[in-house]
Amino acid sequence: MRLVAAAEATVAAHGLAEVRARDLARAAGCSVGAIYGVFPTLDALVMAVNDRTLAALQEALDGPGTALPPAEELAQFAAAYLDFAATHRNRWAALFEHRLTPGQSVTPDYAARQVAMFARVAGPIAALCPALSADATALWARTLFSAVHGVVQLGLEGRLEIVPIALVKEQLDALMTAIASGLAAYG
Amino acid sequence: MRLVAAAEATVAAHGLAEVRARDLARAAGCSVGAIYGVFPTLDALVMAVNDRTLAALQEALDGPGTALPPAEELAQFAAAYLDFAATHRNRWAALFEHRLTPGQSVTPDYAARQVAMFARVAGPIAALCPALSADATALWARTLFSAVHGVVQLGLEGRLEIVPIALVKEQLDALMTAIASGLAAYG
DNA sequence: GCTAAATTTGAACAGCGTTCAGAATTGGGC
DNA sequence: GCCCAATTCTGAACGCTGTTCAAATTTAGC
Repeated sequence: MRLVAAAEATVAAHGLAEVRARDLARAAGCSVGAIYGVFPTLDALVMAVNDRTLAALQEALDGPGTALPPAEELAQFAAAYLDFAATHRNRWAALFEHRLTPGQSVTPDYAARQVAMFARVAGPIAALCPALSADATALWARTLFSAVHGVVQLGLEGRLEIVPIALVKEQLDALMTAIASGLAAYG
Repeated sequence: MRLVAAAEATVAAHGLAEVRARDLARAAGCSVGAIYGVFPTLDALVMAVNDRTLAALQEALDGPGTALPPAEELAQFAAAYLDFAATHRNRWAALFEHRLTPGQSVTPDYAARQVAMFARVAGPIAALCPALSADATALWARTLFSAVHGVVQLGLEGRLEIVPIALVKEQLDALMTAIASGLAAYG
């Protein structure tokens, strides 16, 4: 799909806000109207781009293998998330900048990948705290993922000063260590 | 400033995306051009709205007094943040939906309030872990704030299923407990 | 080779933020 | 009270956006 590739390239190079129908048509070598023969709306095209980004993110997070102490696995996970966000900043940012219209929801692919990413951190959590029920473990997985996301987001987008990436990594390591310690103490 | 009030009302009622120059002018009883005699751009008006929202958020977070065990104070802080975000969802969301143009930065007021909010959580952190240096405490404050923000954001905006607010509160309580426990263990 | 169906086109439309020549208002000197 | 300069306000107009759709073009079947 040349359109998705062109949109992805624009997002990567200049951010989501620079994606324009006429520019996309020119880059993909078709007319503006042709876009709407493939996607019902530009938002749908952006969602396709975001699907690909989420797939790449999932792959990047699956990379650091298991066979590590659970606490270190969590730290690796957080580091991998930070690294992906920093390396593909515009594409990563597009995942959250893009507000979907109130009517419709996210693609099934997107939802499945998000669930899989939550599950990715459930393993180490269960290892750290076997006393947790499956539901509680899943909830913790979501919590940990969200916390990591929050630290990376506020760290990278830095509404006031820019936080150096190395410092964000330190924050994440400290956070993962503290959570792992707290979880281990709990059960 | 009737314009800011009108914009704030629109944000609160329908979200940031529904803020329009012509509608604002009608609501404020002036012409569209008059807006640009007060603000250089609509973005600047939105920033004024966000300044007010951040002030309200700061006030809401300062509410729960001290004189609590540090771990509970952190939990209260997180609960207050969640409550504010849930109660003033659109205004709170506008704080993060609004991307400032690459050229300019945030208002001094905004920056000062954000720093003050970080400092707000530094107290309990220092109490939990006196071994930390001032810099490390400040960094932890930012980390904790960011983590809470992440949990609230992914919990409330719920790109897939909607997480009940009570569940988000549970997540935050567990997270604050774990972090407090981990911090206390550290020093 | 012809025709009907499917596809592609890009000018046109509605709505957006922003501008700016002109209308309206203000204010001070007499 | 009157006049003119200075200021303020106005809203039609501009350039941009996503989206549409009648017409042109291409495809496919016989």
